[in-house]
Amino acid sequence: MGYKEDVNPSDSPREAINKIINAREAGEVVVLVGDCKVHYDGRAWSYTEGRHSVTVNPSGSVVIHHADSVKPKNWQPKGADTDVLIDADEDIMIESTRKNPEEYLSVRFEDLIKSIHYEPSGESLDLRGSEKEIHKYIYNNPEIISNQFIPTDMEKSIESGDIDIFGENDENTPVIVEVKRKKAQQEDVGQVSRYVDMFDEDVIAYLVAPDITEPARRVLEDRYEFTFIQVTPEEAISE
Amino acid sequence: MGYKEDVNPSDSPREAINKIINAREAGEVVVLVGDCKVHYDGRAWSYTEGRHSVTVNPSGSVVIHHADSVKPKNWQPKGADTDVLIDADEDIMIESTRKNPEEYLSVRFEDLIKSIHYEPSGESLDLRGSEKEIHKYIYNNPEIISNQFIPTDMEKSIESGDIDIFGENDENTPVIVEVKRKKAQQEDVGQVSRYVDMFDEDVIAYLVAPDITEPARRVLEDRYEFTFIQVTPEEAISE
DNA sequence: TGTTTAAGCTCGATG
DNA sequence: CATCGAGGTTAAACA
Repeated sequence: MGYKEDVNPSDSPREAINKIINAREAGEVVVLVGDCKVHYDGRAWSYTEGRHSVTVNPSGSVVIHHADSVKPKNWQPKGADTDVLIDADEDIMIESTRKNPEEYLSVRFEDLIKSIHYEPSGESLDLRGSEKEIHKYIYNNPEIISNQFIPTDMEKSIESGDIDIFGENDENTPVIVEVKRKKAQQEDVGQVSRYVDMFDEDVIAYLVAPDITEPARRVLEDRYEFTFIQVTPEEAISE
Repeated sequence: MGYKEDVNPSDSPREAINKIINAREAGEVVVLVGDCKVHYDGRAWSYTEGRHSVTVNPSGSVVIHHADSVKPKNWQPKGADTDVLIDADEDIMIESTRKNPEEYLSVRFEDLIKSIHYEPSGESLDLRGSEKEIHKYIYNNPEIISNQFIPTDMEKSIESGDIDIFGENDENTPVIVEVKRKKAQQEDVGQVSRYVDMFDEDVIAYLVAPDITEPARRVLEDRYEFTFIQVTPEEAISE
């Protein structure tokens, strides 16, 4: 097939680096598997030894995975300046730097077991169940909040952030509604309280979520006297 | 070498699935590359088509990457119930479910180009620059905050969270210090204000970080009258 | 097991 | 560019 030849365990380091460079020059993604030492220095610092899979993309991004973890152990985003090379000891190495923030990543393979090289390609994606869909649902069905609630703004911008849904009640008191698509936490109550603090007059505040944690509920009711309203994403999408 | 044979583009679907099952039974990590359709349903929902690399770990975790992105497009964490199989149309498929939350992931390969199979192994890791190291640094060097500051507690637990460093000044006024290892944002100012709200008496509050965003600084100084103090992780680690 | 919080969060939208 | 908020956040620490 049209793919550059992969590295196999019987390859010499020189053979391996030639195959990898060929693939990189052809614009292919290179996945290297083997035992390596990984250095990272930048916003934090780390050193790791062990068997990893290392993906080097044409854009310069690098992703290093160890078994089991969904998040990469180390990485470099696209736009990084990334080279695959062979050092004086004939070890395959990856060196990658980025700026803003300035960060450095290097991988030295003591034992490069195998590689895959392949052409990347585009994709099509569809994702549903976003928070914005819930906003629309509440805006169009304000009685979920209160029969007196008259919504006027979505994503209303104030100094300390965006109020998800803003409006007033039948006595012209401002009403703030903050929406979460998952269980509300203390942090979310804090966010509402920051919005409330921005007003000099009295406001009524609602926190809308599928559920609320017990400590969050306590702070919300006892300290701030906001109201929690249960709305699940499923209800909102079914509209 | 001792690794189960990889899939190559000339393999029939039957040959491919046999190689993959052999590797899985031997406890190896399987990395599949090809054109596939990915369905996900759970806390959210997504559908994706295109060329991806799909890693299936012995623990059941699955990680699906598309070129350039550091974050996986889809995934399943360890402990998921994951099978690699061949369907009636002789397409290689991955099916994976997890509970709590209940989530479903499937991958159907229209064109499985290649695979790598390899034995995972342990690793050793060292990471520095954590927030806790900065806490210790400030606790042991309180003059960074103020010459009047006398720290008494680290991670002092109050109703709405943990105060990073707590103490008092020379007039017995309580002092709260919140530490961030990166640029402080409005959210962080809000966190400090929540802590301050928990006290009935007057308190002095400090936000310690390497830097602060402009909106956060404005809210912090104008609205709350807290004090920002610049401390970088580098200073703290150098101790 | 559930909750809380940090993270090199990443990523996309927006001014 | 920086900032901000969402995320299937993930993952680890702790109750």
